Amino acid sequence: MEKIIELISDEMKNAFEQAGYERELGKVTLSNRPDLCEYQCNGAMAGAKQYKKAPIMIANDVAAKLSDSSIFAKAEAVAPGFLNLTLKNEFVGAYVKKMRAEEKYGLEETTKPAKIVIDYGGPNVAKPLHVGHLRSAIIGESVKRIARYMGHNVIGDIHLGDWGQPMGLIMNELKIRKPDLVYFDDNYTGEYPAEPPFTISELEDIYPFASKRSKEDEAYKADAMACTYKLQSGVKGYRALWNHIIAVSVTDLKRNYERLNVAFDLWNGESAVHDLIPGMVDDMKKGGYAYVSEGALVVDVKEEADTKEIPPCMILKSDGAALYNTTDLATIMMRMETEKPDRIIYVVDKRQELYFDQVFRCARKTKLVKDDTELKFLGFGTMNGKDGKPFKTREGGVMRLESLIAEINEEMFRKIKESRDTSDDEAAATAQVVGLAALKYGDLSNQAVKDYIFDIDRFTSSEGDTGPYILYTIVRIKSILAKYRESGKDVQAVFSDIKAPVNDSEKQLMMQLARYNASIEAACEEYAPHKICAYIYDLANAFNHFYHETKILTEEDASRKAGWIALLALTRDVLETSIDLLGFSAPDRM
RNA sequence: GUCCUCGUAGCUCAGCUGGAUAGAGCACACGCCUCCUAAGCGUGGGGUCGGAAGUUCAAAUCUUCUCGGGGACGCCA
Repeated sequence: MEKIIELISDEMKNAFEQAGYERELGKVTLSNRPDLCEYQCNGAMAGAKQYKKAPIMIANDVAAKLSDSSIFAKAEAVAPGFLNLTLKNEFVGAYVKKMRAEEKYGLEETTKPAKIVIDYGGPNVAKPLHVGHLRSAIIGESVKRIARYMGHNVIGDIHLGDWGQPMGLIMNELKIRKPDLVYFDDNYTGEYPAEPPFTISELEDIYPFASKRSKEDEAYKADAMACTYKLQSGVKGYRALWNHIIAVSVTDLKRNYERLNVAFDLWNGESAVHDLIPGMVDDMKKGGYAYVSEGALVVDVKEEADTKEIPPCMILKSDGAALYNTTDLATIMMRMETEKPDRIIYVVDKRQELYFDQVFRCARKTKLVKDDTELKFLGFGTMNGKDGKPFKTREGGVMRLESLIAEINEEMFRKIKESRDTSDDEAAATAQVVGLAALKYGDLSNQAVKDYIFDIDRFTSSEGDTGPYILYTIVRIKSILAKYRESGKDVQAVFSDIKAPVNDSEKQLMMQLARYNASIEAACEEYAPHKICAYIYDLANAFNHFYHETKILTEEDASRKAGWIALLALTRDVLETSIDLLGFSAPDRM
């Protein structure tokens, strides 16, 4: 359905037109002086010059046309030329009642559905997830859900790091630790075992060990590189072993991402495009795009309009080896063939902006993508500790994601036990749900591009702009609805009983609900989950204010009570749908 | 050196397609549970929006310069 701001603007534009002024001057915005009015229009001042008239005269002319408006209870012209607007209660009530009847509470899906691939997550196999992987997962997941909700066809691709030097390091070290494995026997011709010859914890132990040693030991490093080569050139045993590494690692990654309520549609890795690289490189040479510079194969990506130096995009290193640019470009090529996306969004650290700019330009220049394929870089800032520096453990190391989550859950558990008498089991289960909300809301409520400070005390607090506060509000509503049901009434029966508001806090709540479709749409267009956070925070505030002023269950007027129950149910639905778009959920009790 | 980005209350952040007294939260000081979860609600103090100039009837918002933090700048990603 049409956004409430548009209905209001249309009414105002009509008035401008009727009064003999340009229609577009009637644009209405949310009031920045809530003490004076609910919405405002500044068009009279913008039009003063054009019509050579004092703004207040224009405003008066327009206000006169609105005296019998079905939308405005009050439309007054105020010096120097503001039009201050107050909505009719009936109008607000009717709008919200209509929202209730719609599947997506008044949100209209996009009229131009696009096929979108979102590249996020980006973990490496055989390495545990750490806090550096957190933002990509959280933001990417939310952006994916929002776009999908808006009606786009969205594919989430994890883009696994599963192919380069790390694989050789692991295999080489494995060869040293378990030399008798059949995978290393070049003369072995039988079937390889189905069971992997290692566990995930062994794997996670091997990589850092091998990585460290390779930096100190040249011969060791050479052996590892030989292993990488054997893998990449398709030696059977190495391929089989590699499959085990991937399988064990992916199982573990899936478990960890699941805990974060993050899910990918595609688990492709760099390995998936390995075979495409030679052909792609050939095409770039044949097309006259790629040439040798300083020993390396590069494609120029400078453009006329550039104000800065853009170095060429490197396709092959001077030793002939592929690098990340190569796999990223080949991945674009593969996606264009298989998914045929209209848009590819990369949710990665903002420091990679220049790098991706080069890759995008190169992809465009070499015709890997169509002219109208949109390549979007969605960069995010660093998660910092309280000292403003990149987040570290107390010992100064990189914190594992599991540890971070455990720490939050512990804190949540403590808070639950403090405030309520519940069993340890229930408290632990609730702590997980609320903890995830604390973590994700803490991240998403900031603009993605900015660095932010991770503060466990602040994020887990139920005071202020936090996940737990939002969840607490939902739980309160659920509790009232549950009690209503217990009294033998049916919430569903009063589903659409919403009426015009009878007091100010109810009206405020309704007007906030009415902004739902505009908020979600803006969040989608701008890839800005933080706008949803801001919206639901305002909504939760509006509800809690209403809650304190209104005794709902003890209301004697049955019709009025039914209207409130319907309003509460709508508020709950809007809040729960919104947090689902952010990637977390609410418990029934907390 | 070049380019990008950020600088708003003691702290953490909104607002930035220009509009009336710059908003939240935390912290601080008060007040509110015979009543639907007080993990809540309300009241109060606190800011020359880093600085300067310009455009405009109107600038936190646009332009230029400047200071400060962070970042990027061909064989890492």
